[in-house]
Amino acid sequence: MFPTSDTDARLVGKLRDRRLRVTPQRIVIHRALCSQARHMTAEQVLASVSDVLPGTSLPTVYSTLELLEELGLVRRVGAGNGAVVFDSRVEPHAHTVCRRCGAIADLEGASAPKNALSMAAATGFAPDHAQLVVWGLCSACAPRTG
Amino acid sequence: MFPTSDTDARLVGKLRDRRLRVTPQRIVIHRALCSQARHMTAEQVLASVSDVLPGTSLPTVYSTLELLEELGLVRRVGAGNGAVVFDSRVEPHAHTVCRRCGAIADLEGASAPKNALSMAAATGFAPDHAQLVVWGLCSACAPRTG
DNA sequence: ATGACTGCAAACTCTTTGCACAACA
DNA sequence: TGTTGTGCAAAGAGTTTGCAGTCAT
Repeated sequence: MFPTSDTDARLVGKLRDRRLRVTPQRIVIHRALCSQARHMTAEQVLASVSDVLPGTSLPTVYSTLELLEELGLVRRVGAGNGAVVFDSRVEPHAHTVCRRCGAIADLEGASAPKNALSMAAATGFAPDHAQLVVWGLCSACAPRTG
Repeated sequence: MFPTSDTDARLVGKLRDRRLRVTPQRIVIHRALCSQARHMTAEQVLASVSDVLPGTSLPTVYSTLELLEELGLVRRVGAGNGAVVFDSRVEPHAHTVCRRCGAIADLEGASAPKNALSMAAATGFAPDHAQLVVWGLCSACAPRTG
């Protein structure tokens, strides 16, 4: 399989560096995360991948997501309510999570996460990532609630 | 059972306001969260409570924690790795989470979470809580890793 | 050719649910 | 005394593990 985009090339490069195999599943799962609306659950990744690669299994999705996280191509985001999604935007940033519909969106302009890294470092902690989550009601859900 | 401290009085007051019953389990679980090292898992709460009230069950712990959260006396904190802890400090604040030992600590001085609330509000989102998590290695674990 | 990766099925953990007994108000 | 809350046991969801066959290198 040839890389058909920068996205693929980045993954293939990282896999080759580590002497790991370039499999269709890895390519397709990575594409799904980069091209679709990000913030996908494992189930959503499977559904998206299954269109292209029927027969792909959930354990493979999980193990591939874990691998992609190790390669620094994906981040695991805990929404706090137990829901876990995977995000191909890897730099520290902020999310809003709707308590009613569960929607997860990026919150732009919050410099907080990056600042927090240096604050944490000042306490003797060795930070490698930070994430800010804001809970509440999204603009679609807020009007219909008391 | 009489309130023996401000902590108890606050819980009892909130329960009475809602016409809910004041039970030993609720008192003891609330005390555990307020007096012990905070950031306890449900299992840790049960262990702590069992010393005082043997026979207390895990389902009761969960349902009580859910109630305390509704009453605004406790916050559920998702560490992102799947671990969930409960925190009796309820205002928005930041945590550090050690990837090696799992230790969770407060990160003081990060004004980020509060700022994020107003940023989110500006986008049409109706925020009610924010939480910042910094992952990395704590000062105890950092030295022994490459 | 050979060793890593995938798919299937089952196990595992954590949390929630249903029902009968106990206890708060 | 009448409900509400608790405890027990079992169910449920999501994720992980083990093993045999397949496929990338």
